[in-house]
Amino acid sequence: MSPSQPRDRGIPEATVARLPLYLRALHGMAERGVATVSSEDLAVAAGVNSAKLRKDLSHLGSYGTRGVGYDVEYLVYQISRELGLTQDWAVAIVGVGNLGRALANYGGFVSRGFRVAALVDADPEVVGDTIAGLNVEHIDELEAVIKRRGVSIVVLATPAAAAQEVCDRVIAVGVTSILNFAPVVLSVPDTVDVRKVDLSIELQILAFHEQRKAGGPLMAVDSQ
Amino acid sequence: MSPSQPRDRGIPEATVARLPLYLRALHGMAERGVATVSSEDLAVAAGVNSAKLRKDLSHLGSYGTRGVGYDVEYLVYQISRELGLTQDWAVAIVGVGNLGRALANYGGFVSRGFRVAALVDADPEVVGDTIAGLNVEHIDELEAVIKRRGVSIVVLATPAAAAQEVCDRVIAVGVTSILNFAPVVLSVPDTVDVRKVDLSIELQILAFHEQRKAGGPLMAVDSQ
DNA sequence: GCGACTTTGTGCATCGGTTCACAAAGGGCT
DNA sequence: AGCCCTTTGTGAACCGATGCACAAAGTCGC
Repeated sequence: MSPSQPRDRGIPEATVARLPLYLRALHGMAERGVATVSSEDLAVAAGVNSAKLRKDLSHLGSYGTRGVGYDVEYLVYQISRELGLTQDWAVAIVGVGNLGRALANYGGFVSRGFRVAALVDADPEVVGDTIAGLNVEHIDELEAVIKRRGVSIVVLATPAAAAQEVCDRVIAVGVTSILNFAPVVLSVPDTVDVRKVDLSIELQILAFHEQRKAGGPLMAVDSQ
Repeated sequence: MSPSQPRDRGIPEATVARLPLYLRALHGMAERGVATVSSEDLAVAAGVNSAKLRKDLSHLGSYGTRGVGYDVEYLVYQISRELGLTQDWAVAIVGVGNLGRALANYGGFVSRGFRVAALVDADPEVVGDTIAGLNVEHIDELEAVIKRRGVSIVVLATPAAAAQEVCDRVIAVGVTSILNFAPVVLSVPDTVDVRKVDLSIELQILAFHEQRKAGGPLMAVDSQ
C-alpha cells in the first residue's frame, strides 16, 4: 500500500452501488481465466458506460495500467476489500414466512462474505423448525441471539405491522445495518443504514412505463 | 378534465419512483378515515421532504387546495391512474424455486392492480404442482401461456444461467416490462424496460457502510 | 365581506452524478 | 532505444434532482 493510495474516504453513493456489479462481472471473468480486462470490456459486462466505470474505479485508487487495462484478480481483491467483503458478516433474518424462507435458502447470500447466522420468528408453529440447516428461534430471543451470534446486519422479512418494533429492538442492541423487505417506511436514527427492497413498488414503476407505451389513460394512441 | 390538466407527459423518473410510496401512505390514511392531508404530513408519512413531495405532485397536475391540503381519496385516484393501477396487470412468474414461490404467495402483488396470472418452470418435478392456487406450467409453453393469459409483465426468478434465454423469448412474444431477480445483466432492446432487484447487491452496499462505521480496512478502531 | 392565517405551487440556487474528450502513461514492436 | 498504439485517469461542461424560500391562492372566523 505504499504506491498509490488516494482512497478518498468519500466514495460517492452511486459508485458504491455499482461496485458489486463490477465485482460480479470480474468474478465471472476470473472463473473463465481472463487475466486482464479493459475498462471498455468490463463496462460492457457490467452494463455501464466505460467512462463511468473508470471514474468509479479511480475513487478506489489507481489500479489500472495504461495501455493494458486492469488485472482481474487484483481488482477483485481491491473492490472486495473496499466493500468490506474480506471479512465475514453474520446476518439474521427476522420473519420466516415465504420470503424469509426463500432468503434463507438463497445461495447469493452465502456466496460472498455473508453468512445467515440466525432465523427468528414469532409464530410458535415455525419456531424450532430447521430451515436451511438453521434452527428457527423465538422472537423473544431476538436480542440474545443477535449478541450471541455477533450479528451485524438484520434482514427484515416480517409483516409490515411488526417491522418497526423489530427494527427498534435490533437497533437497541447495536445493529446499524438493516435490509427491509416490509412495505413500511422505518423510522430510525440517522446512525443506522436502512436499505429497502419493495417488490410492489418495482412493479408499479414498470406498470407506469408499460402504460405509457400502450398509450396513456385518456390519451389517444401516440407513438412516443 | 376541463379544469387543470398540466400533466406534462414527462414525469421525472425520480418522481415516478416515489409515487408508489405516496400511494401507500395515502391508502393507510384513507383506511384510518383521514379525509384531507397537508404536504407536510404526507411527506412525513412517506419519509421525504415536503417540498419534494409538492414538486412531485405538481407534475401530475394541480390537485391540492391552498390553505387546506390534498383530498386523500382524490389523490389516491390520481396517482393510481397516473401509475396505471386503475387497470389490471397480468404478471407471469418464471422460475418457481424458493423465491418464485415466495413471490407467488406475496400479498403485495395482488393488492394493487397486479394479478399473478401464470407460473412457469423448467423442472418436471414442479411442473403440474399447484402453488398459490395456480398450476405450474412447463417452460416449453412459455410463449403460449403469455399470449393466452395476456401477460404484459414478466418476473424472472430463474437461475442466473437461464435468465437471458427466458428474457429473449418473452421479448420475442411482445413483453416489454421485466422485473429481474436473477443476478445477471440482461441485454435487451431499449424498447424494453428492465428493473432489477438484487439481494446480494443490497447486502454488499450495507456491508460497505457498516465497515466504514466500524473503522475502515486499514484504519484503527474508531468508535463512530 | 374582509383580514389573518394556512398551505400550495414554483423560481432559483445548488449539488451530485454523468458524459465527453483528451493529455499523460505505459507496453510492445522494430 | 525510440516510436506508435492502446488505454487509463480526469478536467470540464452538462444534466437532472433537491431544497429553500416566497408569492399566489384559498379557507375560516368574525
